[in-house]
Amino acid sequence: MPPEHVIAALGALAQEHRLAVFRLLVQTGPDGLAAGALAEAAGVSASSMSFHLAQLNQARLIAQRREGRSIIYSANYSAMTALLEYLTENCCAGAACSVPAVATAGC
Amino acid sequence: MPPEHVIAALGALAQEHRLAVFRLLVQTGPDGLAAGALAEAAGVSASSMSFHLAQLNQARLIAQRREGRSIIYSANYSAMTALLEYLTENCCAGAACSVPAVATAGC
DNA sequence: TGTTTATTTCAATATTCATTGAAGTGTTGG
DNA sequence: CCAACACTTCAATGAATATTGAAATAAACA
Repeated sequence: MPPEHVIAALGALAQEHRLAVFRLLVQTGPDGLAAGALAEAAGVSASSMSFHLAQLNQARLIAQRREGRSIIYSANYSAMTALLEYLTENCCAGAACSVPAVATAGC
Repeated sequence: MPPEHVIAALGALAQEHRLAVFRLLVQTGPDGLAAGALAEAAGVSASSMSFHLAQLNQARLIAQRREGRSIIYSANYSAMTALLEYLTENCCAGAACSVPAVATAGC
């Protein structure tokens, strides 16, 4: 994962509503949730949520698909895994952090 | 680690120069590096680096100490560990990610 | 076909972020 | 004490972010 992708992903997650939405999508699984449901869950307007989903999508942290008149968003697990790998390998080489155990665990 | 701390840490790392500086501090170890050395390494002005170091410091990702007329910055490994723990536990619960292995590894 | 529903896009606005250069705060050595 | 050195703080500026409400798309249903 090149640094500019890492920065985009970190920036996408560094916002209250986007972090909440991403967490929700991760625990929801591959089925995902519609934009409207996410807006309601986060307590923001549809328009505002659309902006945040576009940010997450641009960072490749989520995927979207149309289903009827809804647009369903789901977490991109491999992007998150790649992000965590980068952080453990490049930003966590200290004594307090056992990098190999994490790197080999696949996350 | 409460969500607002997570957001602060993610935001602090979501910038080219700050990510580079943090990586450098992590691989440098507890001895740390002076603000001037970091500014030169990143290729930014002292003033600009001071701003970025303040951001990282506010997010508790780095610590500072005065040594003579220099101010030495070093990585805060436990904060980074806590951040990675939060992300693996809350944002990486998918099939592609073996959370328990990571969580128990201490990172 | 026309209307409702779901969502995005757009324009305007306010806020936050990053950089620059100048001025200020400590610290050391002459 | 005073000059230099290492940094930070401040003010000004431009760029990126976030929110709002209105208008545009797109699909479904009567």
